[in-house]
Amino acid sequence: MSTASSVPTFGCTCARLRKLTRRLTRIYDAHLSAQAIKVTQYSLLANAARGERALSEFAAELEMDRSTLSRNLAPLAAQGWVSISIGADARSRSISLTAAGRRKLKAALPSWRKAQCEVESILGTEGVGELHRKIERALAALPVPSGKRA
Amino acid sequence: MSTASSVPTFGCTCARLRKLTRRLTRIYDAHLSAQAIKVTQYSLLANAARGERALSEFAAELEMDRSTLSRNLAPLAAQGWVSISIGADARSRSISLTAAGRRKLKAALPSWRKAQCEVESILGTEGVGELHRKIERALAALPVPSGKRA
DNA sequence: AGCATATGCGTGTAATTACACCTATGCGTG
DNA sequence: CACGCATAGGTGTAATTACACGCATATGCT
Repeated sequence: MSTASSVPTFGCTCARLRKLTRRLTRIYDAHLSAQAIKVTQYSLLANAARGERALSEFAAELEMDRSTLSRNLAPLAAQGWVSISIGADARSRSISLTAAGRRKLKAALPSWRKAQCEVESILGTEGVGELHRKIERALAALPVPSGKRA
Repeated sequence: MSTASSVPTFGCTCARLRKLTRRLTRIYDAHLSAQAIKVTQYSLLANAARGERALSEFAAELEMDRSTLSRNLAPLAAQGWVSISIGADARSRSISLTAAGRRKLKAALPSWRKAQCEVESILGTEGVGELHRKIERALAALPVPSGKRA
């Protein structure tokens, strides 16, 4: 039935998740340190590679605060990997991956691959698959940050 | 068979996990904002309530860098919720929850409970249970930060 | 006792994260 | 066209996170 009672059945889901995130992030970052970038940055590059978009759209897809994304993109822009230009609407910023960014992404792929494979080998392909399914299911059910802040 | 191949079967597990963490954290933080604290701080208080310990032990349990924990405890100490005293070994810091900290933890419990119940009601008790199992399994299998940095 | 090493923390630095608030720009209506 | 509101970002502030390095203390060996 999985009826929601007024008393929690489990410990803090958020705390457990954060702990796992810390561990995973350390693994990926360790591998990516060979390329002097972090998983978060690798993800940003990989996402930027999906096409030029306004900052807001980009942030919405990642479900990240615009200011967060703006700040996280800054070091990547400083390295010349992404370009932040003024869009048609003079208020908006258009984010795109530069040629150097594409090269960097390509160069970092093997390191990311190693990290991902390490995780898959430790947890097993099955284990990772189930974890992904749980994550996707949760993402599909949980309320999105609503896009707009009232 | 779940054999680990040299090519990843899935997308970036870390990125997906981080996204879910962002969403969950927002939900908990929204509820806990009534108490002017964040989930991370609530977790710290709850963990501190388990007994007085040296900073290192505390950090090891949370698998958090000592410097991270040190900095995260600072605002809690500033509020008088935790005490950071010098241990038997003059180099070590002994962390303990103060009486005010216990009161704060008690006062914040209902807010945390609401957040946890909201998550359980959205994902279903079953769903959260399965998610927890996957998380615990992953935590059990993945390498711990080794405690010591060589 | 004295010195080398090991251990426990703090600081510097930097990125990740988000909220509240401000600025600039765009748009619609009178 | 001008006023008012809505929208896109940026800034201030603050917490979370971790690594490298440095300082102080403890410990072990001679």
